[in-house]
Amino acid sequence: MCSSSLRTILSKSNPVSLLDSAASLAELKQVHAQLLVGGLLDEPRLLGKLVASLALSQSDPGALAYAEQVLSHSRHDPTIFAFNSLIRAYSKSAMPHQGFQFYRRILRSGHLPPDNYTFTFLVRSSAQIPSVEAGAATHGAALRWGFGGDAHVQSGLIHMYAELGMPECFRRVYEEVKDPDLVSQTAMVTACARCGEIDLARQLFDAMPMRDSVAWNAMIAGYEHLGRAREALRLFHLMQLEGMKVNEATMVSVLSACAHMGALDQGRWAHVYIERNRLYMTVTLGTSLIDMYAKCGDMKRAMEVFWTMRERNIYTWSTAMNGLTMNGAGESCLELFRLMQEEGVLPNEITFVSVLRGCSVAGLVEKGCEYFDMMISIYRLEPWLEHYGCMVDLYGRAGRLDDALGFIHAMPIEPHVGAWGALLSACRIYKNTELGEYALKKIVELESRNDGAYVLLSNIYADSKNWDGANNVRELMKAKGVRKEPGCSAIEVGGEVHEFFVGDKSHPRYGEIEVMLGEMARRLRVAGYVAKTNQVLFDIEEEEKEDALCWHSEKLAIAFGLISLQEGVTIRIVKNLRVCHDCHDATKFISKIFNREIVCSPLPLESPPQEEEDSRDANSGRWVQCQKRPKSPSFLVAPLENPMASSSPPPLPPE
DNA sequence: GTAGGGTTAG
Repeated sequence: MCSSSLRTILSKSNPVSLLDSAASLAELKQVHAQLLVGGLLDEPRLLGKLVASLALSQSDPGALAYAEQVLSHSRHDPTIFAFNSLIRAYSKSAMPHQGFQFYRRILRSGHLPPDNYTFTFLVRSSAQIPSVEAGAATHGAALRWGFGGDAHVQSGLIHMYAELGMPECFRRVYEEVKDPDLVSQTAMVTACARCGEIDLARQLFDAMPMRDSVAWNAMIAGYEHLGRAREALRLFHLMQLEGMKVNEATMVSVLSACAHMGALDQGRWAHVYIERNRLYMTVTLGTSLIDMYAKCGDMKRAMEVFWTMRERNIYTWSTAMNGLTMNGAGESCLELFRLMQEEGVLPNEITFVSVLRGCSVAGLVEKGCEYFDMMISIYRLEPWLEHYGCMVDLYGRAGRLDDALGFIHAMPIEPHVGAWGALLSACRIYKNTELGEYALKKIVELESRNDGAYVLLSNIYADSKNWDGANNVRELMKAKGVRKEPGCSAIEVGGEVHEFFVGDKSHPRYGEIEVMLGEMARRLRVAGYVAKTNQVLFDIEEEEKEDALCWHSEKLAIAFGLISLQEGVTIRIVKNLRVCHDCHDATKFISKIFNREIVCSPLPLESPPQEEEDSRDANSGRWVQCQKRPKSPSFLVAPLENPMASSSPPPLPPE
């Protein structure tokens, strides 16, 4: 067939629609070949369209590189549209900086001025990197080329400066916006929230003459990111009252808020809401669901969601793996990692944090070492401080304190508080006072006001009944003005989260709670439970110690759960500090005695671990301390004994 | 023919 007749056929079949309908890289390559043979690539518009179709094709990661080749080999100068398409594609990719080489080529061409689109995409790239140098250069160039007043460029700049943590800069940009509209106002709400100015963000939000779903989502997410989960949920409620359309992004923030509060009922409600409103179950939304269930201690449901998802990305796998380790199921986490590898999903640094923690939780030291090596040599990932902390924890928990210390000394980077904290934590478990003192010294050098570290060391002294040592630590804390974070347990009842602090009598139903506490103590005694009082920090009478243990925040929350939740409903507690040994054991007993499933929900295992060491009475000066973390994998304190326990209560509306 | 604001894991 001569090329002229092919050209006729191609022109008749409309090359643009051919490009639009090509779904895969292979099909795009075919169209490319046809255009080439037909001589149609001499047409700048068609060349641009081909480059754009390839660059923005999501089907194949190689398509973008192919787009670049097409552009490089073209006999004619590409249009600005073609260049913009490449910059745009890179701005959305994992290599946003690559877009700048095309900007340089645009300038080198000498006759092709960049336009408003060019700068919009470059601004997005700078925000993605994120780089102050690139950002400032892009902003400067946009001003020089006369696009500083472009609305798209400006809102992009607001977003970019927020990413770079430069509030003065985004404020200045916003001041220069001629007529702030919905988009630039929303960008400001997000920017303020991101830089911690949440109240200012709310003022801006309240003052907006018009608000769409994106604006609402921005405000809700702003609260959520700053840990103000209750306000996020309150705003979500308001959003519904205003008849605003809720979408996937809204629900992702809502689920995140439920996860942070450990509010399983509200999380379940959100799940039902998603299904009833037929919101599209995107990978992101599914992943948020898994995270919510995992952080609320319902790992079974989390895995149900995981297995029913049609698509899973690295976030999905890492979230599930993290949930399993958080819930004490280290071996399951490693099993999931194996499946992930089988499916050809490439792990990243965050995945390996879960893998190493999984090994730590499961006590698999050698395996952990293998994974650490694998991460570097096979996956070519540079270990982060977190990974080193995990390794110290891995050795430490297994009682290999010398190896843990050796590992710290061999670290190629300066050991951080996390690494020393993991060592200190291990010293606590294995009662090594000397090494514990050394670890604390190192921690204090790095961070003089680390309350968790002081508490750990005083607990180590207490283990050996060294009251002088414990006292000294306490005096030292006083002298340095270091205050221990108080233990706080939360329980959700009737869609509302109730918080209890140590020795907290402020709850409206405290009278009933106190009665139940007495009942719990009585039945525990009858059942033969002996409180772990040998570890109590100060030398007080046995009976008093036992009494003091009753006041731990988790016990208060359990008592409240027992009086306020229907029989058969699981009692779920979320705690800020690690559950103490006595409470862990007592909870097992209580679960049996009261025939209740009790789940004490984990917080992510942190390095250094924050350990409970409660004050019975803030003024009495008598401390009751608690012991090492529960042995894995028993974070699910009680087994499912009650068949009613798995039937979920009807979903409740938030608030 | 392209564009600006909101969403996931440690």
